Amino acid sequence: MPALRLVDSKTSHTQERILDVAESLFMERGFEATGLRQITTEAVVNLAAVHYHFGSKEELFQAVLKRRLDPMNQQRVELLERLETENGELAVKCEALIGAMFIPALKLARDKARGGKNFLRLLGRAYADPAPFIRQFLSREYAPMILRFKSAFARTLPHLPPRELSWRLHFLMGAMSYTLAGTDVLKLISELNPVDRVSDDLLLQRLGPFLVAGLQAPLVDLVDLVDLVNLAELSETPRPAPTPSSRRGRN
Amino acid sequence: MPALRLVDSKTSHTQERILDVAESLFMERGFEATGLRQITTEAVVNLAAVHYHFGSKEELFQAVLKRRLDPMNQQRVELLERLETENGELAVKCEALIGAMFIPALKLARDKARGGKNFLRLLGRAYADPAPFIRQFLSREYAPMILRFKSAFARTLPHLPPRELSWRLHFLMGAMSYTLAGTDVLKLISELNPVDRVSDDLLLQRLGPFLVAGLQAPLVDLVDLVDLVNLAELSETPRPAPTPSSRRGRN
DNA sequence: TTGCGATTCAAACAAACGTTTGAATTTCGG
DNA sequence: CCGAAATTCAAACGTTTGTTTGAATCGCAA
Repeated sequence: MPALRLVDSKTSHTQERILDVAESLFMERGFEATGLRQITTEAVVNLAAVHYHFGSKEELFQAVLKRRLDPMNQQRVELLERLETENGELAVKCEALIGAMFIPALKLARDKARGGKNFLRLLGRAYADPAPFIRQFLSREYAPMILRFKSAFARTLPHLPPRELSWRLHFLMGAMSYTLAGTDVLKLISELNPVDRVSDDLLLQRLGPFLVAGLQAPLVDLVDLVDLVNLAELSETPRPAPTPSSRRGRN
Repeated sequence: MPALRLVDSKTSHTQERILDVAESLFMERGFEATGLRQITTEAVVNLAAVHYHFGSKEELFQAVLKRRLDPMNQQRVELLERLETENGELAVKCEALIGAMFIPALKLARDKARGGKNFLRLLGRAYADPAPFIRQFLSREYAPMILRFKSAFARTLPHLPPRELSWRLHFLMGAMSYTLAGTDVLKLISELNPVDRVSDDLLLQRLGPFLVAGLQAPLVDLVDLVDLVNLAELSETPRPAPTPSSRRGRN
């Protein structure tokens, strides 16, 4: 039967099915723990299709990330540029810069149709992954956008030394990633009085002030903490007996 | 030759060798990517020893984490209790509370003899891991200490609603974990002007003010951001042609 | 020294892994 | 409608995975 032209779509429908299922499974189980056979089976696609379309498992993983990351970071710098042209000579305020970074990620998280909130969790996992090919990929993917924002922050926080600004942006990325990734450390903090599934805009209204205040924090202080370090130095508890025995034996 | 009594130590030296090597390899490659054979070979130990002493690969992983986490969290609450008795009726200040959480982790990171800085990176990776056995383990391991600190923070920040406090502690944990884990997002932020390998105490002096300011941030504001959201809503770029073809073909 | 539990050992288990191959099939311009 | 390119397919490749087994060896009390 040679008939059956124009089934339903034009380009290789297979690629998208693979990407969708791969994204979903990578989210749930992680990169190493997800087998190609699980992906191809669930996508109703031949096993070899992955290597045909993407080349390898690693390249598939990169394609999965790239599909969502590229538009997100592109939106971020678009927002930033719009803010800058609107403000003319004036430096864009901290709150707005944070919003420009946060909102595109939020929109991605909101898109329940594809990936939804869990994609950012996959991203958070990728951040902490030691695999060189992941680190290099993320570095390549994020560098332009981050450098762009860094100079914008430097303009609106001129009193901060560049190195201090680097650190604070690091802290900012940490808090933001953790929030977006939604690793259930949150559930850990308030396991008994569980946090309501807050709306995304409300989430930004909580995170925003926290980050703005952190970025604008005074420079020095914290000298009292040296005492605390020494305090901790002295504690050095006399080993509460870690019970090296009492382990499983089979007989 | 039955001789050779008292080789060097008493209890099963094997367990420790396994734990040490496992920790090192789990740090470098992650849980899934590390094989038991790599561990046992590098530790000069029989393959079956892992199952004999620990039961399974998963239980070994938990033992690796537990060995460092238990003392760290114990130190944290010890410091907290010392601070509280010192202050009597007075609530312990934010800076001191943050220090009490940060310093034991710092001391762990400083211990280059065993694990060193990279252990916290393994921990950060575990935070983002979706594997149920890891999530349950971390929850079990952290819950008491976190609840303890939460009530301490609530005492020194009485104006914060409990729910708001939960969120801010979440942000705090995010920034702190990211910093301690040292995932090279840091290198990402300042790839050209690389951050000097800062001393640990100096690191705390940078993170501390950031977090204190964040925790004490005013409550509302950020209403201007609603405009930004709408701004982003309108952008919705008309697809810059993702070039679905131009992919590898073998012939 | 005898004997018994704790530990170590070499070997094998089935299952799953990522990747490759070469032939069948579909697609579509000329 | 033909033929070349693009795509799909079933099958097998050689490794590696975590785990199990049963015998050999060790450490030490009786």
